[in-house]
Amino acid sequence: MARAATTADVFNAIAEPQRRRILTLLAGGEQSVNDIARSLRLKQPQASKHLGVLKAVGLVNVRGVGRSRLYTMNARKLKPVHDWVRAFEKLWADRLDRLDEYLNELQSGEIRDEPTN
Amino acid sequence: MARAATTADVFNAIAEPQRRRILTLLAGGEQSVNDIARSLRLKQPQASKHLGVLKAVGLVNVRGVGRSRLYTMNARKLKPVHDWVRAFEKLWADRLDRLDEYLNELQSGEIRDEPTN
DNA sequence: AAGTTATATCCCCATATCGGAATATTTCAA
DNA sequence: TTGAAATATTCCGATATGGGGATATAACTT
Repeated sequence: MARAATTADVFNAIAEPQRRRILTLLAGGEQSVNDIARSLRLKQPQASKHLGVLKAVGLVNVRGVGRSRLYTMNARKLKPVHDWVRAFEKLWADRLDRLDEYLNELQSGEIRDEPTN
Repeated sequence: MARAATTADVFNAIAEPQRRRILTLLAGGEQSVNDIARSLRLKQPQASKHLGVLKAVGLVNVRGVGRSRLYTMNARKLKPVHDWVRAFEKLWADRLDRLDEYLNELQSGEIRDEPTN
């Protein structure tokens, strides 16, 4: 088997940085393909393709108006991701775990000045 | 350019279902490769490979004990994902948006009995 | 030293990617 | 009808994937 298609699920769809940028932009409201492409400095075909992937997994909805296609975000589809990640939140929330992680990183010698993220 | 490497960042690393299963398992505590492989019914090499990816993005830490290698989760690395997704939470949290989404789906004719997720 | 257990690594391969570039399609305008 | 504007689609190519299978490496045991 090869890597799962980007359209396989939301997790794969949002693995792409450009697509995350598109979603962030759309969170601000409906946008046409050209608007998106210009805002994010993407070429029109790439914008269309990324939107196609997002549409395939249901993260966006389209509405045709004249010759424009207006895309809207369907944020709800991110809920599974939110739920999955949130389950781990407690593991980094308290101080004991931060100390623990700090020690781990110290030990693996990967302490630089990078954000802990 | 091709698709970004799975080791490019956490978003790509967790796009793989098996790797998410591994993380979920590790959230319960330290586990050896064999334990993980057996628990998740993976073959040892695949388990090692997936752990390699998770290690590469810092989602897990390793500790060698005898001939075993014990993996621990480093949940903190999920924070960027959590933060990114959480920013959209308000978009699906209130009822108005649910109604809006419902209408959108109705209009695109994709209403079946699938979970809204 | 020889055998065994626990992991990691290597090779193979079918598959999908993402960007670029060109072109097709749809819709409005003159 | 002809042209232009807005999108979508197609073909290309380099690249990494993930599972299978075999094997290498490391560490403990007797």
